Amino acid sequence: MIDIQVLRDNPELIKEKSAQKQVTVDTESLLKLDQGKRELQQHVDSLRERKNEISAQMKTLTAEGKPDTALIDQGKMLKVELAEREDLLKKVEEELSAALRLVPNPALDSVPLGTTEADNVVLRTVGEKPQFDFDPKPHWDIANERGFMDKERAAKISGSRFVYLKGGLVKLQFALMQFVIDTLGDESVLQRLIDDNKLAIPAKPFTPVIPPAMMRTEPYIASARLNAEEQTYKLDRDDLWMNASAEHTLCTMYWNEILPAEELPIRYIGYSTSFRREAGTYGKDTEGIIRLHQFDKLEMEVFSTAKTGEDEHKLLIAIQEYLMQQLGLSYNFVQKSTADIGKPNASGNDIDCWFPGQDRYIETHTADYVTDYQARDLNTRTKVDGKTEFVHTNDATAFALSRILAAITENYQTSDGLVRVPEVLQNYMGGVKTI
RNA sequence: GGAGAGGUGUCCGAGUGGUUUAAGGAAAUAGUCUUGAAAACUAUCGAGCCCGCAAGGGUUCCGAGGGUUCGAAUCCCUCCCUCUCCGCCA
Repeated sequence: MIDIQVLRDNPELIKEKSAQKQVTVDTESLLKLDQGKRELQQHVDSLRERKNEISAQMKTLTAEGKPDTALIDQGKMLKVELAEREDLLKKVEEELSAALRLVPNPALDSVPLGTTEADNVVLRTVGEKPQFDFDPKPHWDIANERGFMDKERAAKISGSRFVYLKGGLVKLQFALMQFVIDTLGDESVLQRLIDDNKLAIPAKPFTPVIPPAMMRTEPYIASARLNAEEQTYKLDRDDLWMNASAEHTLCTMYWNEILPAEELPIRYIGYSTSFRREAGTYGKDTEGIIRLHQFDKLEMEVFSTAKTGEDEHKLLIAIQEYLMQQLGLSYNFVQKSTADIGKPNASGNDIDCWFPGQDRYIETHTADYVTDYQARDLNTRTKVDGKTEFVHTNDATAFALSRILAAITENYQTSDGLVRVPEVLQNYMGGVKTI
């Protein structure tokens, strides 16, 4: 949620910044709603003040043994009026916060303007595309031949976009997970990345977390990540949603809490199975394991002060690129435009990995800098020099495991239909060099 | 799922209808004392919202939401969570 104070001080800015994201914000009616709410609140406060006065008088009179029936009648009338005004205030408050939630987080000035995904900017291309002396296959051909995936039976049991993942790819996934957890727990690696990027933040390691995979409606809405119509599964009997990313149950972790400043930054590497309905994507990426209803993901989440939020964002990006380079995968590093960063994010980057078997780049990573937009609604705060302020949140993919498995399969395939294991993962695979 | 006990501020904890303006203690911060520290003493010490240039004032919050009452942390209802026992279960 945006800061209402910014809207009051500079409605034109909000209007303009929202337009950059193709969102039309009626600031006039928002401000009118806000004004009405404040007047109503003053009225309610003064009625409550009167209520407290009557109550205090009544107490004295009762103690003296001479209750005043006129005063009681006054209290009764006041009660009716107060109830009416309080109901109205509640309605107006709900209306205002619902309207405020529709206002997107203003993009940082460094974010390029755009109207479609096509306006994203490739900032750099890193790594060499592998060369083959044969026609590289898409990962599903290799995986099917090697018995690494079974989508037919998964469709029979669970429907489309599910998979039984088997054998070598499963072992590779566990190796990837170990590799990531070890890397993000290694302060010397973090320190090097911090120095290389000239960041003013500590090399505090990431704590691995397995968060809940379901969450209640209230925190999910506050997280600004609930995509109820298209993406998120709901368990109606229990008021629970299946999380669509570990990030969703991680960013909500300190809902309604004040974090001691000395505990910041808090860095987590979360592992969770992620569930997505993928409504509206019928016919897209139907083959292989690029787009599934269920996939496992390692996601980084950082809580920091406002001061270091942007540096944390840069660190997460540096980690993403380091991980990709360690795997020897070629990628485009993309600065997303205002059209594509998403409503809650102030800035965002993607990594699009090269998939030689499909002769195209596919998005495998995202890094989002959310500033205080999530924290305001989640009410996650910290104290800086005695002042309470909202924390800044950052989230970024470490590895979306199924997509990286697919990428490794395509990039590391051999002419005899095997898949070589990237060097950094071999130790986690008991020294095995191919699967 | 059944039976019972609970949920109060950073923490512990008192409070069963009206000076609760949430006691008391601990922790924390500052000061006094001290060569320094500890101890002791003194002071400060929750979070919102609204009005105000400010000083300050008003108001809300005792798990959440309703209700009763002139007045609710306190009484009633629903829900959530925690603990104990039973049942089921990886």
